[in-house]
Amino acid sequence: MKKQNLEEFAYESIIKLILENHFKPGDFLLETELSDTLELSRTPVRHALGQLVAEGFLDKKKKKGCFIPAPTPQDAKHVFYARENIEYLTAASAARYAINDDIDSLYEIIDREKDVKNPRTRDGKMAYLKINESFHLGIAKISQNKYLEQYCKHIFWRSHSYILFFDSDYTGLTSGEQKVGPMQHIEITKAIENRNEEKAGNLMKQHVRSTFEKLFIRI
Amino acid sequence: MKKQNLEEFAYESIIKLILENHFKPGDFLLETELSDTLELSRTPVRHALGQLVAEGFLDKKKKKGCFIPAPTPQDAKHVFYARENIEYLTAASAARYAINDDIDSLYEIIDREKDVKNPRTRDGKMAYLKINESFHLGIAKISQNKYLEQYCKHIFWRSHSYILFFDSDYTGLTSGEQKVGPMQHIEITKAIENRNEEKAGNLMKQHVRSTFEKLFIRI
DNA sequence: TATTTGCCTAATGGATACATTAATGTATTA
DNA sequence: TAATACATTAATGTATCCATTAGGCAAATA
Repeated sequence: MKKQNLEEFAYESIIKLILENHFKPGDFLLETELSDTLELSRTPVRHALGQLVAEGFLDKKKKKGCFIPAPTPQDAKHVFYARENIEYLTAASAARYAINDDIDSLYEIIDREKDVKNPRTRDGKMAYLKINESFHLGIAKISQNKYLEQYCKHIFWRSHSYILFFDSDYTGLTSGEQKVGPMQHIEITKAIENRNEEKAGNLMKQHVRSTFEKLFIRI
Repeated sequence: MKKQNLEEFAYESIIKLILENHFKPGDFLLETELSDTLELSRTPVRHALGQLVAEGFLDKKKKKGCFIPAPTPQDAKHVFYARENIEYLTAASAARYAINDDIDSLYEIIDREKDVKNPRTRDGKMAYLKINESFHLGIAKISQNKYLEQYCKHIFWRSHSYILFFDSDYTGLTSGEQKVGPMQHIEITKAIENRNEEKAGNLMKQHVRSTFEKLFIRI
C-alpha cells in the first residue's frame, strides 16, 4: 500500500484491520500498538482513530482509548432499520436522477456479481461483499445527494460489520445470496431504469430487510 | 468555558466561532490562528478540525487547510431534502417509542419557545434557534435509534448554517416563525402523543419543507 | 505581453519528548 | 479477612520541533 499520506494510510489500514477481524468487539485499539504494527508514529494513527470515532465506527473512553463497539441484537435492529430507510431514499432518488450510463454501470456490477467463483471460500465471500458494496454505494452515488450518500456509506459499513461478525464461518449467507442477491439487485435496477421511484425504494427496503432477517436468525 | 479536555474545548470553541459567524464560507480555519486565539497548542486544534472534517462540517484541501464549505442553492436543496426525509423517520419513530415523559418534555420546549422575547434582536433570534434545535433533536432522541439521531443532528446543523447565513439580518424568518413554528411544533407533538407515526412523520416533513421554502426565496 | 521557471513562505504533515491520569496492583491497618 | 491508601504503570493528552509542500511572486525568456 502506498504511503504518501500517512494519515490516510493509517485510516485505511485500521479499517482494513477491523474488516479482517483482527479485533473482536470490546477490544481497545491502542495508539502505540497500531503505530508499532503500521510502522509510523502515533500522530497519524491518533488522527485516524479520531476520524473513526467522529464517524461513529469506534467508541471512545477518555484517557483509555478507542474500542470496537459491542454488537448487540438491539443495535443490529437499529442499524438495519436505519439502513433500510436510508437506502429506500437513495434508491428512490437514484430512480429520479439516473442517466443511461448509471444504469449500465449497475448492470455491469450485477454481471460481475454472477461471476464470483467459490462463494463458500473466504476469498469468494470477500469478493462478493466487495461487489455488493459497489452496488449499494453505486446507487447512493447516483442519488445525487451527497448527504444521503454519506449516511448510506456509514450505515452500510456498519451493517457489514454485523455480516462479517455473525457470518464468520463463511458458509450460510453467501450460498443463499449467490442467487437471491443478484436477483433482487436486478429487480431494483429495473425499477430504477423505469424511473419508478417508489418501486425502486420499496424493493431496496425489502432487499435490505431480507438480508437482516437471514442474519438475525443467528443472533 | 472549562478546559479540562483541550481537544473538546477546541472542538466546541470552533463550532461556537462558526455559529457566531466569525468566518464566512470559503474562509480557511488556520490551525496556527485558532491555536493562537484559543490559547493552546496546535495539537488539540488540529484534532478538533479533523473531527469537524470527518463529520462533514468542514471541507479540507490537502496541505492547505480546512474551510467552511460554500453554500449553494443546489447544496441547500440537498441538505433540506435529506433533512425532511431523515426527520420524517425520526418523528415517525418517536411516535412509536415516546413515553409520557418524552411528550411532556416536548411541550415544555414549546412553552419556552412561546416565551422568547424580542425575536427580532440577535439575542432573541439565537435563543429561538437554540430552542428550535432542542425540539428537533429532542424528537431524534426519542426515536431511540442512535444512527437516525446522529444523521439528524448532522443534517440539522448543516441546515442551520443556511438559516444563519441567509438570514443574517435577523428579520424575516423569525417574525413569521414566531407564530408558525410553535404552531407546527404543537401539531407534530400531538401526532406523536397520539402514536400516529405516519402523521407525525408527514407533519415534520411539511414543517421542514416550509422552513426551506421560506428560506429559499432569498437564495 | 504572455508564459515559464524557480525561489520563498506560510501553512500543514509528522515525530518525539513530556505531562497527566485511569486502572491496577500492593502494602498497611483495623 | 476486608478495606483503605499509596505506588506503579501503561496508556492517552499535549507541546514543540522538524519536514514537506501548495501557492504566490518575481525574474527570465520568448
